[in-house]
This record gives sequence, C-alpha cells and structure tokens, in this order.
Amino acid sequence: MRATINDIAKKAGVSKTTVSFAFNNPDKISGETRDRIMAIASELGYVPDPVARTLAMRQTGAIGVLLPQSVHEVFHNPYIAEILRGIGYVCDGSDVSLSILSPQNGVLTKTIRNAAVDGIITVGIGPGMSVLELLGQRRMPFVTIDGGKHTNLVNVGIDDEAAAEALMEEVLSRSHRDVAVFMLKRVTLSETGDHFSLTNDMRLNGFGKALDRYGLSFGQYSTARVCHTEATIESGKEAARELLALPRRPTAILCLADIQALGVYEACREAGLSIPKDISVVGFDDIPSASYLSPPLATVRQSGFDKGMHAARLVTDLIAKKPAESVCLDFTLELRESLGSL
Amino acid sequence: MRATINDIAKKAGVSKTTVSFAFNNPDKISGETRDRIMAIASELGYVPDPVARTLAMRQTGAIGVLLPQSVHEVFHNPYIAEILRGIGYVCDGSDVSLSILSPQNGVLTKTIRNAAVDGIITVGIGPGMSVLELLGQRRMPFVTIDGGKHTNLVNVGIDDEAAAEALMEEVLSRSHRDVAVFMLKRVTLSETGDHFSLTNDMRLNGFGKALDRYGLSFGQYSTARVCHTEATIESGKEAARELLALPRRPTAILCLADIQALGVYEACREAGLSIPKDISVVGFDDIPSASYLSPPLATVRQSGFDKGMHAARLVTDLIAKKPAESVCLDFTLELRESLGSL
DNA sequence: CTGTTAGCGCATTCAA
DNA sequence: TTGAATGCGCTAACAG
Repeated sequence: MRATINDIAKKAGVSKTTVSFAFNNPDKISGETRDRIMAIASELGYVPDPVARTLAMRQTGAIGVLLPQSVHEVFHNPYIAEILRGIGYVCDGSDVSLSILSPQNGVLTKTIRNAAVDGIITVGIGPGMSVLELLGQRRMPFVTIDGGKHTNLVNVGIDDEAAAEALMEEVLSRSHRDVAVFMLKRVTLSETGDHFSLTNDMRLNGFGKALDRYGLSFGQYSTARVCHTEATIESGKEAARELLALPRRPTAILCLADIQALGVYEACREAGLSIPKDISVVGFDDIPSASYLSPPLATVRQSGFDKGMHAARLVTDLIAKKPAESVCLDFTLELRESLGSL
Repeated sequence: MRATINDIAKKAGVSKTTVSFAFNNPDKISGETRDRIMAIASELGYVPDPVARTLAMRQTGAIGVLLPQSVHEVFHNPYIAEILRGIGYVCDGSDVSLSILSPQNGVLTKTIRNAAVDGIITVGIGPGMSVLELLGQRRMPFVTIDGGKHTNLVNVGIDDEAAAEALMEEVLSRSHRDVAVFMLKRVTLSETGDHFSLTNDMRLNGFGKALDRYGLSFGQYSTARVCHTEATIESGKEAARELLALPRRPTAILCLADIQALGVYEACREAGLSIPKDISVVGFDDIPSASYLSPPLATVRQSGFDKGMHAARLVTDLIAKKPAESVCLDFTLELRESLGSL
C-alpha cells in the first residue's frame, strides 16, 4: 500500500497536522522539522492523496468542458479544438486543469453526476435542456458556449442568426438560386431524448430571412435544401457526392462547419468540378486550415479561441462567487475565393 | 448547503447504506423503498458527491493525458488532437473520462501530484526524466507515447529513426543537397530542468544516417542545417521566411511536424516561390489537412489515432492489473507532390 | 432486505 | 510550534 500521512507522522514522531503543514504551510513549522518530514516522505515515496485532499478542501482545481459529442468526435473537430485552446489559455494562467466531459453510454446524465470539477463550461447545450437542470441541482457553477440567449444563463456566443443571414445574402447576391445547406445532425443528450440544435436553428432562421428577400425558401421541392450531416470531413464528402450526382446540382453549398467543406472539396475534385467556377462552397467558423485550402474557403469567422477564453474567465469568476454576465462576440465574413458569382 | 446522504437517510427514515444502495445497487433493496428514497432525493436535489465517492471507492474513473506543452499549445497541434482522438475512442467505449494534464506554472511536478486519475498516458516524455519517477512514486499506472524504447516501460510509438532515414533518403535521392530541418524546441518539464526531445533526437539520427550515405552532414557551414522551431503554423512561417531570405536558400525544407508546413507554404507564397518547382517541402505526421493542401504535402504517415488507442487500451489493462507490453506501430511514406526532383 | 460500523486520507480549528 | 479531535460525504463488510 501507498504510504499515508499517518505513516509519515508516525515515523517522524510528529502529528498529522505537522506533516500536513510541511506540505501546505511550510512557514508554520520550524525548518528543521520540515526537512526531516520531507526527507522521510520522499524516502517512503509519500505524496498527499489528491482525492482526499479535494474532499477535505472542497475544491478540485479543475474545470470541465461538457460536450454533447463523444470524445472521439470532439477531437475530430478543429473548431472545438479552438474553443478548448481558448479555455486552456486561461487554465494555463491560473493553475486549474481541464476535464473533458462527454456522454457515457451515449448519455450525459451520468457524466454530470460523476464530474469531479469546480465548474463547467458547456458547448452547444441550451436552456430548457434537462442537462442544465442537473447542473443546477448539483449547484455547479456553469457557463454555456453557443447555448443561446437566455436570462439567468451566462452564455458566450455570437449572433448566429445575423451571421447566417449575412452569409446567405452574399451567396444570393452573387446570383446563386440553387443552394444546399449542410446542417449539423441533432444529438441525443439523455434518456429523456434531449436534443441540441440551438445555433443550427438560429442559423437556419438567418438563412431563411435572406432567402425570403429573394422570394426563395427551404423546402423539398424548392431550390434551397437542407442536408443533415455531421461535422466531419467524411460526412461532408458523402453529402456532397449525393448532391453532385443530382440531375440539377446546386450552384452553391453552405456548410455549417468548415470541416465539412474539406470533404466537399474532395467530392468536387472527384467529380471533376472546379471551385468556384462550377460550384461555390462556403463554410462557417473559419478553422485554421480554411485559408490554406485552395481555393481559400469563404466562411464566417468566429473566434473559437475567444469564446473559450471568455467562458473560462466567466466560470472562474462564478467559482469565486463573483458576478458574471453573458458575452456576445463579433463575427466577420471572410469572402474568399471559394465563393464565386454565377 | 447541498443535501448529503445523511439528510436523505434521515428524511426517508432509513440508513445511509440504504440510500447508497438506492443509487448504486438498486436491486439490493425493495422497489418501494427505492422509489421513496429517490423521490426524496430529487425533491431535495441530492446527487452523490463524486469526490467522496471516489475517495471511498478508491478509483476516479478517469485517465489523464500528461503533456509537456501548455494546454493552449496542445490544442494547437492537430497531431496531438489525433492522439487524443484515439484515446477518446477507448474512453467512449469504457465509461472513463479524460483529463488534460499540463504544466502548472510551467512545471509538471505539481500537476502530477494533484492529478486525480486512475492512470496516465504521457506524450513525448521519456525514460530518465524525473517526471516518470514521480509517477512511479505515486504508484500510478502509466503508458508512454513517443517515450522511446526502454525495458520496464510500456511505450507506444514508431521507429522514428528508420522513418526519418527513409524520408531523408527520398529527399536526397531527388538530388537535393541543401536541406533545412525544422526541429521541435525542447521543453522544460520541472524545476530540475528536464527536457524532452526523444523522438526529435531519434529522427535527427535517422536523418544523419541518410545524409552520411551522401557524404553530407549537419553543421553550421554545411548545407544541411537544423532550425529550432515550435510546432505551430506561425513558427514554421517565421523560420521559413528567414531561410528564404538567405542568399543561397535551401532547396528542401523538412518539417518535423506537418503543422509547420502550413506556415512554410504561406512563406513561400509570400516570397512568390512555387512548391515543388522552386522549393520542396516535406512534413512528418500526416495530419488530416496534409493531403488537402495544394500541392498535397509529402510526409511520413504515422497514425496518432492508433497511438492513442493502443496507449489507452494498455493503461486500461494496467489499471486492471493486467500485463501490458510496448507497441511499435508502422509508418509509411506519403510521397505527395510537395516533394520534387531538382 | 436493512441498519451498524468502520474506514477512505487529508485539512483545520482549538488548545496546549 | 505542535497535537488531538473533528469533519468532508460516501462505500462496503458485516451483522441482523
């Protein structure tokens, strides 16, 4: 068995308190006893148990990032990586570590109950979802990213509707009338069948507004259609393949995640189509590689790093019982070459 | 204050055990008492405290990934993301969660001591480093990724030396004689000034072997030079800029991380150089976007996903007291267009 | 099926 | 400066 604080105390002929002080409040004891204790500790390979420590101090020194996707999917998505990078930037500077909280057995409930963290940042989970109730039940400080606007909810995000509307406007103003939108598939969150689709819905609204101005609308028989896809290269490729095989293929594809665009590019290459001459492609997020593609990908730039950074600061404040308020960040259109005129 | 198991027990007129069973061993008590307890629990918003649970059960249900880089840097590197994806793949299937363990205050020592995890996977940390000793001191099961070969160390990696040698051979066989290698900067691990550079050194050895066959060698005045860089786009760009400004610029740049190549591409674009006509660029890792660049990046393909997956399985075995042995994975050369002949 | 009891390993208040 | 005692919240062996 591993040595415990008792073993050290006994061997050093002091009490547990003294040993504890040696590690946590060195100034409170004489340098001599401290040295003796530390020597014995290192001899016996003693290291204070983090869990017991956590229980006694009632704080873990970790924050969790709650994601509706599997861990496997999470690290597949460069945009989420950007968010994590922003969160990490704050963690690095404040001695807290990061826990990835993903569904266990496809369900988030258990994950939340078992999470040993001081606070949580959710990504893509909105109000009205049982998950957030559970968080409240645990009296867990939390901040949402892309969780939608809502009073008494601290959220970090952009105006997705406005961003989508602006993007679609650019597409339509270039005479495209036959467009396809790659939505992100909804995800099951708990046994009660929760879904997440907040930003998706907001963006759809935005697209709709712009379409409306041009007398267009989404629909089975219209020329604006929605494809349900995942935020992966493969899914983008697959969906694009289907579209490109249609007798009358769309002239523009809008991906709700840049990462899908990589797949679309490949599908176009396979089909011998040139971007943007034969077909236009636009994305959303502006992941790092977007501008390195050829042609560079037109997209909506929203800083995942900033989102993460703000969220991490806010949850840190919340943990310290300081007040925190929602943040709405800016977005910008990056109209690169992949979007052309008809 | 949050309700505890005692509050529930008291209010339900049962003992703590019964409440505990209601949550963990529902079959051990009558359905009736269970329902009553759960009703009271949800009424009082009771959720078993994960930390106390962990202390009592002596297992956290989490594994940690120990990285010598800051969290911020970690999520900047697509290759590490691939490793994490592999680890995540195993986690998703076995109900364990993932903790990112990065240096605190630039030092890993504290991180290791405070890590509340059942096992650890290190990335880029090798034998002879104090970090591993500390891990042993904590009796913590661990597996290294890219930690080098060593008896009594469970490691997952590839034959870096052979991979580097093969890569350099391809470059030299295409008549390049003036090559630059972008090494990865060493990193400080602890107060005692630990460094990590295992895979780097192995690869340098491999490069050297190939160079040797052509009568070349690294050196200040030779035509094979080493640049110390970080694994980021920016660092790659910066280093490339300097090289391209030289009176006699190299004809080939070898990046030890694909991500740097993105920066090199950009620097070449700025300088009006075409790849591979004016200069060749090769990488290492084969990150997802490598094949989407234009021209596609020549590189050494090693599967980060597989590394992560194997390491996670091994550490899981170790935690379960099962035996585990090192794994050496394959690599393959992806000789894409960015590598040309002189 | 349920209750009693004893830890799990450490932090910390209060006395000495 | 040090020590004894108490609590953190839960699990699990054992007894009934």
